[in-house]
Formats: sequence, structure tokens, C-alpha cells
Amino acid sequence: MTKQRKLVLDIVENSCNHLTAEEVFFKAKEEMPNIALGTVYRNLNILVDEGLLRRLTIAGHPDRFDNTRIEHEHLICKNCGKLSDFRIEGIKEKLKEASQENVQSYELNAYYICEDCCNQEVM
Amino acid sequence: MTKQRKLVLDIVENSCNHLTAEEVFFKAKEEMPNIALGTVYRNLNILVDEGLLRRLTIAGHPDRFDNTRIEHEHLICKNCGKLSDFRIEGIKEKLKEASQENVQSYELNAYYICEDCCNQEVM
DNA sequence: ATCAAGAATAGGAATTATTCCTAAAATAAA
DNA sequence: TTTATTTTAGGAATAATTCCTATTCTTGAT
Repeated sequence: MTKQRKLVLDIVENSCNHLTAEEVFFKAKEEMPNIALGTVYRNLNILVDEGLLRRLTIAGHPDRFDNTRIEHEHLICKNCGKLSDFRIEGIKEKLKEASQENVQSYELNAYYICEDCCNQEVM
Repeated sequence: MTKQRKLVLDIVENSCNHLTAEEVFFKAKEEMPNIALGTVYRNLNILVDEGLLRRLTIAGHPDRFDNTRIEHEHLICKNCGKLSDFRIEGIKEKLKEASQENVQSYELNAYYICEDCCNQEVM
């Protein structure tokens, strides 16, 4: 655990948003001005592999990163991309049961149109 | 519904695999040798927006496309990327309930290590 | 059918997110 | 402390996808 990796982990864990690699990079630069973008990407990948962070992949958008302390699902506005969290109890067990496999992790994204976009009529 | 769009739709609907845009493109070329890759992408996007196809986004892999006739979830090997389907009854209703929003679509990917990869020891 | 208007296409350039490469620096091991 | 291993910074390369433009299709009204 190098200091760069620790920094990346801290930034993601202490952010209430779901940050992109680039956002993590800019925050990291505030503390370590010459950290490289590649380093951020590499460490994010390592941290995800180790299970310390979760990756959130949404079509057409860059990946976002999330802490793993509380399992949760994501609700995404189809129109503006706004992202929020919600929970479904016991989903992981359901997945294991339904798939008959040892599910290690999962990603559950629900798409809707948020209120703001609904009210804009034109889309 | 142009003939290009119809062809793209037919290819995805009549394939039991989950095809990438490029795979759709090569299949489409067999019927229409000078269809353009951009046309395939554009039409896949339109068909997804119209709800006629589903998009399947997996981190680090190109998007895949799926027919929508039967709602189903995806089981993905973390190691080799092997992809299979499974079902969870009534998940969409659960999502609406849990999120308190009008969920229009969702994507549920479960990750595991497939038997082949398990047996290979080295990963 | 003929024509005009709008939409879709082919082909290729451009963009974007991400990974890969390499030499230098840091860390760990002996 | 010397050696071996890992990681880094910086930038080039890659891959998937979108964007651009001139041309071709459709379509619907006359």
C-alpha cells in the first residue's frame, strides 16, 4: 500500500459522491501535485480487485468508484445521468440462489427519469 | 424503420449470444456488404432507446446487445468474461418498491468465477 | 408520377476513457 | 548497503464509440 494508493482509497472512501477516475485524480493532485492519471487508474483497479472499492459502470459514461462499506444499488436518470443510492435487503443471497453460483459481487442499476427531467417536457 | 435498422434488430433478436456492435456489424455485412459500422451503432442506440433491445455494459468490455422478450439477469465470470443468463422473478417490482421511483429498466450483473477458471488455479 | 423536405446512410475523422510503455524512483529483501 | 522488485510519472497508444459531411433514401403533398 503505497502512499499514492492510500490517497486514492481515502479520496473515494471520504467522498459522498461517486467519483470518476478523473475526479479522483484532481482531488489527489491537491495533496500530491505530481501524481499521474495512470497511477490513479492503476490503483483504482487494484483496489477494486481487492474488494476495497466498487466500480460502477454506466453505458456512455466513465466508470465511477464507490466505497464498499454498505452494499447498495444505484438509481440513474436516463436523461441527465443523475445518480442516487438505494437498498434492497438480501439481494446477494437471492442472486446466489437464483444463479446457483457463488456470486462474489454484483452491480444493480435501475434507470428512471428524474423529477427535474420529467418537468422539462422536452427531452 | 429503414432496412438497415430492421437488419440490425433481426440479427440481435435471432442470435442466442449477446453480440457486440462489431459482431452485429460483421453479420450485417453478410447481407448488406456496405453497411457502415456507424450505422450499426446508431441503430443499436435507437433500438435500445425504443426498448426493442437491451444494452449490456460490463466494465472493460464492449457493450453487448440482447433481445428484450424475456427479462433476465446476467452472470459474468470475473476472470474470462464468460456470460450466461439467469432469472429472478419479480425483480422489477422490487426495484420500484425499494427505490420509490418509476423504474423503467434495469441492469443486474452478478460476478463469479466460472468452473473452468476455478480449475485453472493460476489467475 | 414529380418534386421538395427531412431523415438516414456510408465512410472516415475525431473523441474519450482507459491501458500500456519506459526510464527513473521508491521500497523491500538479503 | 547492495540487489531485486514494485511502483511511479509522463506520455504514447489503443479501443470503443460518436461525430461530421456529402450523398442517398423516404415520404407526403401536389
